Amino acid sequence: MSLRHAALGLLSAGPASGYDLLKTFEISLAEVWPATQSQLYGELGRLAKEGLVRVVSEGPRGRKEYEITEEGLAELRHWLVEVAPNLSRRNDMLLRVFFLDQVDADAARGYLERLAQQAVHEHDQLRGVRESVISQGDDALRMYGDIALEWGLRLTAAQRDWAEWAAARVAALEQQKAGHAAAE
Amino acid sequence: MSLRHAALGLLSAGPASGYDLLKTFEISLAEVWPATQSQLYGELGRLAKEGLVRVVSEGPRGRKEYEITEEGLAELRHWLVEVAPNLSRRNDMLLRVFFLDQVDADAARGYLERLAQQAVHEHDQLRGVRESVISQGDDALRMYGDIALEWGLRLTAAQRDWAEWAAARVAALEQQKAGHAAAE
DNA sequence: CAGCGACATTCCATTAGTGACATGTCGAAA
DNA sequence: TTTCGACATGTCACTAATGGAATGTCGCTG
Repeated sequence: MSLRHAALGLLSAGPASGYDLLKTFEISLAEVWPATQSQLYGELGRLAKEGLVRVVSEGPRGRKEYEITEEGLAELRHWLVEVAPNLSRRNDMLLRVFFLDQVDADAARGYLERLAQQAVHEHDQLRGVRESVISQGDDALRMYGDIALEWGLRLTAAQRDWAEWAAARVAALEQQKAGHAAAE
Repeated sequence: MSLRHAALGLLSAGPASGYDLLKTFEISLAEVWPATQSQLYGELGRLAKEGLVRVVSEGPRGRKEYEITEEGLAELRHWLVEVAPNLSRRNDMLLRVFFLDQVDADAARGYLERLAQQAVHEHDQLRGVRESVISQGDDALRMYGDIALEWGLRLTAAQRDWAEWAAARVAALEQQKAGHAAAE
């Protein structure tokens, strides 16, 4: 149930409408905690009913500006440091690896090589983001964004290395088997 | 919708009952694709109805032994190499990092240090698994299990390094601020 | 042979997440 | 001035996942 905390977190930076938050979810938070409108608007309603956020003003087009309340802030801080992060570990990519013996070595190697390429691509994109962000200053405010970005960079680098290593292992086994076959 | 593929994957290694599969989900697949009984039994029923698996025998206690069919195997192979892995990117731990500026530097540092400790712990556990597995031979059959294990080892190592680095950065900023305060 | 623990399945209520549709308003540009 | 795209919210149907309860059987051990 972290969508609510994501919403609270965004509102902790200042009041915003559901529409505003949605934009942030699509842009900044898409890689970490994607959300659809239906979910977000629903959650905002619930948060308001529970008093963790409050409607501060109604703008044009029925726009409702939400503000985080003291209770909301308390809940956010509580969640941040006192609630154990549940490492939601579902990993489609890794699940496939377990069953890769169901396809031939060529296909398996292809899969792993594609993973490596994807990792390189994502890594490059993140580097691009860092370049574009590095120009505008204020170290203190940007720190946690930087730290998150660094996580992405390290993860994609590790993923690339691993996938390349794995592809090489599969290739080595392929070779070995080919050798055996030739020797018979 | 990968639960079905996880089930198919497990059944590709040989017939088993829902109960058997559940054990595997709890033990081997828990870190990659957890599943509850309600989900698994439901999915097995659906898979059977669609002809991807088949009940081969009914044992004592109403036990139903499922076997993967040709269609099931085809679907599994298709999924393995032709369907784009959706990197399910929801990450509770990283989401918190974005909002860590809502707590003081000490608490933030504490959070990151705990992450590092957890990563070390998980890394050690995985090393234990590797040690216990390394004794029984057959390189070829174990390869993909090894590759998956290696992923875990590399990921936890990277996570530890990152968390330590991040904690140090937060500490550095803390120092810097303390210096500023003293200078005033 | 009594009883218990492992085996084994089914069902249900609830929450989280997806995707699409419906509805309407405002502001700027052609 | 009309019209179009961005703004803005709400709702619905559906699937995936969680967690727990209910129900019963088999096989071993005291």
